[in-house]
Amino acid sequence: MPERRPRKDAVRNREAVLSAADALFARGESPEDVTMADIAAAAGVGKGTLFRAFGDRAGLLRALYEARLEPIVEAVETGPPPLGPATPPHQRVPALLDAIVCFKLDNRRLALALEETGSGSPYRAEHYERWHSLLRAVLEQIPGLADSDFTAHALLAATRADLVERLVGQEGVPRERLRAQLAGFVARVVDSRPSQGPAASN
Amino acid sequence: MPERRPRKDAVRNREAVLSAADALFARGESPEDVTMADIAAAAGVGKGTLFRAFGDRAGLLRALYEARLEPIVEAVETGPPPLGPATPPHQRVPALLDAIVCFKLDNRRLALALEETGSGSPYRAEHYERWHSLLRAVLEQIPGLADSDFTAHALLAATRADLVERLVGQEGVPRERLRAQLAGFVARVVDSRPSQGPAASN
DNA sequence: TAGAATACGGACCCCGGGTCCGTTTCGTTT
DNA sequence: AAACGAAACGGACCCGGGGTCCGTATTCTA
Repeated sequence: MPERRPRKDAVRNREAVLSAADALFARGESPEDVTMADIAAAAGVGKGTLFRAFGDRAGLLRALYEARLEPIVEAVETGPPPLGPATPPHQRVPALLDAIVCFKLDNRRLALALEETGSGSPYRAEHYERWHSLLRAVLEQIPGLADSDFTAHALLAATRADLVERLVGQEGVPRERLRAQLAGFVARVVDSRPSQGPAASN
Repeated sequence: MPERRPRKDAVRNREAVLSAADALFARGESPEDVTMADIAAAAGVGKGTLFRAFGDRAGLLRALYEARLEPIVEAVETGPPPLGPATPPHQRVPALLDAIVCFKLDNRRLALALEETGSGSPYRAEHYERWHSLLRAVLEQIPGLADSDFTAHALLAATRADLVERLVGQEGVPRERLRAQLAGFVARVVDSRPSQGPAASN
């Protein structure tokens, strides 16, 4: 019985921190000047508590992110089409990317904060692996599509938080337009036939 | 004449700092633990000097980056095909992206450091604007390609430093293979014909 | 209800970016 | 060549934020 369930105040505080952080990130401003101390204060909790519960800044961000992501993950893994596993590949790929970009639109600050924090890139985050391997697997089932591994990376790169932030936050591209553009891009990648054009030979 | 040319020791030191930083970043290790103090020490210079010359960390990185980038910029702006302005669009696009990815391959650490430092994303860096607007302009000349603005962003996203770093540094993808994969991806985007698939209507 | 186990919290440490200013070097002027 | 003002030097210093430590408070167990 090495499993000892946590104390009640521990879970209460954990909850408090999570929602406080959530609120702070949502409240405009760039994520890098939401400090750990701020979060602790907003949650009515000491810094020690905060770090014990989440390890470090990245850990907290990750926890927040995963929590928000959960419904989508579920929809993808066990839900109905067009996100669920029963969807035919050439339809599921755009659906997946649309879901991802919508998620980033709804959680801009948070996603941004996560991609900025610790190790900078999202490529260390565990959830990236999941998206990538899933997308890769689905792409693989589309005939005539080589390099599904790289293609998955490249498509995911088009949904990166800072790009979304730039387009929506700074250039003022409306949400639906961004979705449409991404959809168009994905379609060009996925639906393209070899074409007779001068194919790259090396 | 408000233009007063700088003193001799100033330029000498600037040079020293630049090459010291260059060396330090080249010397393996992740860029975030090359500190400003390290660079100053390696250049045999005080921190004050370093900050006076470049403003801040981002400024130094940018200066290094621009210096390295210069030959490529020139090749693009005034050089012969396939990079120069005389190249037909559907050939120039892959050439541009190949040049960019090669550059990032040759300057992995530096590019990484730049994209990580200050404001995180490359989207604040001035050179990104240049690449993007150029690529956008070239894409615009390709018939049947809508959303050239977004497409330019998405293609550039596929060459981002941290992605390159991951593929080459961690997954061990060889240089030529990465180039080929990128070329393939670009070709799918650029050479694709509308296809009969369900086009996005909004 | 006593005692051990666990969590709390904020003072504290560390480290890195950035600043300040007394000192030094440069270049110009007579 | 000497001297003087301007510009640059450099390292001690400041500041802010992430992360730690440990005496104290709370919760669980017997």
